[in-house]
Amino acid sequence: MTDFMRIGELSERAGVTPRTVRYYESLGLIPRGEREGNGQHYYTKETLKHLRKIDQLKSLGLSLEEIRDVSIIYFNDTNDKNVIKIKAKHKILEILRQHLASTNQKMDALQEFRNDLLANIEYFEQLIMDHQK
Amino acid sequence: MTDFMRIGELSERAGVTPRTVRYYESLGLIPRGEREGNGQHYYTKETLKHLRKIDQLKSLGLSLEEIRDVSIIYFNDTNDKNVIKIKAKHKILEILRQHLASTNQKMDALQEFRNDLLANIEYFEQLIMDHQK
DNA sequence: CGTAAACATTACGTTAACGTAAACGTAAAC
DNA sequence: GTTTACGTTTACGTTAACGTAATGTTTACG
Repeated sequence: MTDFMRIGELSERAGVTPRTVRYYESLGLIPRGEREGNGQHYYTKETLKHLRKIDQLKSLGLSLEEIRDVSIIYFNDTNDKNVIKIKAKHKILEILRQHLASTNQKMDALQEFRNDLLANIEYFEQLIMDHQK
Repeated sequence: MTDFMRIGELSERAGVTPRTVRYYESLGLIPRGEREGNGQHYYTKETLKHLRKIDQLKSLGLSLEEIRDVSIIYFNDTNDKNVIKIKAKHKILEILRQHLASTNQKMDALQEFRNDLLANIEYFEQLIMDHQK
């Protein structure tokens, strides 16, 4: 198991371009791949997971900035969390709660949208059936 | 009940700017407000509903183009639908099914995200409690 | 009836999230 | 051991979804 990969493999397996990987690095969304003396950067499967999670959250309509808000959930381990100061913890909690609220709203809206889709799919299926006989 | 309003009232009640209304008109996302001889446009409550629905779908991560895809659900009445040709009906059905599939995926992802949020909110609440005693 | 507030139209500006090209070093394959 | 593919850095380009400013017209108000 070759646990290290270069940016080409990483980006391909994540379904993004190298440019996107570098862009996310520049935003601090993912850790910078370590270099080995030469100029090249090497990444692990962890980074791959991060990229996939980012893609998922993006599909939910979160901006990269919002993803950075909640990235503490996915991209910091427990050790790091203990280092966070008490004031920051309150701030984080507040942000998480805000995201929870908007997530709840989105779930409701999505449910409604899904019902609308289902109803209309049925409706158009019927229209086509009627046309065929 | 003054059923007609101008762009100022419409946009304010929809929580958008006049610019946004005109932009959506230019994309064919909402019907152009009718004019009364003079230059001004008048809108109905229907258009207000459309704007609110668009806003909701946008919050779900749909682009304006995707919203136009599914706008037949909200913005065409049954009469109009009967005018659509059979070939177009198949096309619409295909698009609706694609949106259903991605909506299902989003629901799952959203559910997962919500759980992550909840777990972390609990976790940070605990951290703060520990700190207080 | 004059004047301020609202509307219309046109056009250039802005931001997020990358794309793309250039110019150069590195690695892989033959 | 040299082509050929891959990586790095820098910088300008692009698209969606509007913002904003300018200029002229229309409406509302005292």
